[in-house]
Amino acid sequence: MIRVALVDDHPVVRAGVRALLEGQDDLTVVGEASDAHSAQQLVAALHPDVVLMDLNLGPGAGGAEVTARLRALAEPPYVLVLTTYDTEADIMSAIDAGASGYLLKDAPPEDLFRAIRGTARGETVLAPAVAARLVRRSGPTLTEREVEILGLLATGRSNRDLAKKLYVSEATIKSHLAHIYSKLEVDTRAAAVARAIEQRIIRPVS
Amino acid sequence: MIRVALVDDHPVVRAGVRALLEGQDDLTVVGEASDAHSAQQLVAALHPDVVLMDLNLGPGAGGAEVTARLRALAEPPYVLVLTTYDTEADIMSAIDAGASGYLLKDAPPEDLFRAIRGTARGETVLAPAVAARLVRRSGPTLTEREVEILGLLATGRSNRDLAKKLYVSEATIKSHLAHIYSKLEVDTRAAAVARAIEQRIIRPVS
DNA sequence: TTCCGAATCATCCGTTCGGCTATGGATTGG
DNA sequence: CCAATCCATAGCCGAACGGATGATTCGGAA
Repeated sequence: MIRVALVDDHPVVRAGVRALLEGQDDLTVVGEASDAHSAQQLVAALHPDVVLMDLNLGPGAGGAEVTARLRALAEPPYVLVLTTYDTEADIMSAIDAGASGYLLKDAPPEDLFRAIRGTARGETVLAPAVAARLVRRSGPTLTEREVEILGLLATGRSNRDLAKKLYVSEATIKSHLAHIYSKLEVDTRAAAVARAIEQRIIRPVS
Repeated sequence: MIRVALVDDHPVVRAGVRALLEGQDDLTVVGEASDAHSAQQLVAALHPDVVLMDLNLGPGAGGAEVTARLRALAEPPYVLVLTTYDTEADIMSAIDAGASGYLLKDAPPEDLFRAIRGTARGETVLAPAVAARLVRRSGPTLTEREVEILGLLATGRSNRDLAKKLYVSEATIKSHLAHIYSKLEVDTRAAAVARAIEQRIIRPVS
């Protein structure tokens, strides 16, 4: 019997996963949490085999940090990320925080079951859409600094503002922008922002 | 007994709502649909009292159109929109497509139950967050054209491109932009895009 | 150790943008 | 019918932007 814990701030989703898992006789939900803090208590108390983790836990700590902390426990559970909309950075940070898999919430139930069982066996499971995104990222890879600048770009700041904010000269900003443009194959800041959002490099909402 | 139909493309959400409603003895789920087409067949066949409608039905027809078509039936069901992320335009179009209410998916189950019961009685139910957004929209109201231009702005096009695309002169574009800037209280196109996305005037993903 | 990428800074130059001000036609609603 | 609103257009001007090019420093990989 695979013991599963749910961490998600949407009651509807929790109820849905629970209902779906109840139909599988080798899977059982041993507990639910809706925020970062109670998630840790839950796991420490119940030692589930697999934690289904949403990355958007509303305000407060993100799912990636929680994942890292859970994986740092004495008997760490496998963590399977189950989410909807996330940036590339989110995915990567979740994975190298120790997540064993990444599923999208619109996945059919069978995929979910398969993923949980695979995760419980220690396998790494990625949703096809996610895997594809990680693979096709073969081409342009933005540096950390460039992503940072993109994020600020999306707030509509001018080059001068960016320079002040990052304590560098305007020339440096323009240099970074030129690199960003060439990597994203655009030639204006607005287009860069749009591309970055579309490709999940940055998130739209602050 | 209030007969409810679910329209949502996420199996997890459907299962969740179904599980939650099963705990209420005056509510019953009579059917589910995951796309626009089957939603109409479902409603025509089962005549539910209330339809819980997601607005993001993946590719294809949006929930607003489906709502309009359901409301145009002989014995139209009440439609309660249950969704997560939507633009102002989405909300408005859903409402004047005949939706009786608008709930966010992270609402606690009790709110969901209350909303369904109220809707079944013909009441109009708005999530506090939604209502607030509609109310505080007292200040700047963008015209249709302005929203259209904002949408194109978010694709990173230049004024000249916009002019060509809309078959107007560049002067006209600049005029619209000036109006947009003043209404959104920004002074660059990138900032306008960011604001528009943040305020749910346009959606980030194409 | 050599080489490369990232980050920083710089200058020049043409293009675009944004602010300002103003006008006219069309539609809608008191 | 007249006011209001939306849409469209125009010119001017300074500021900001984007392209091209090149240089330096620093750290890690080969």
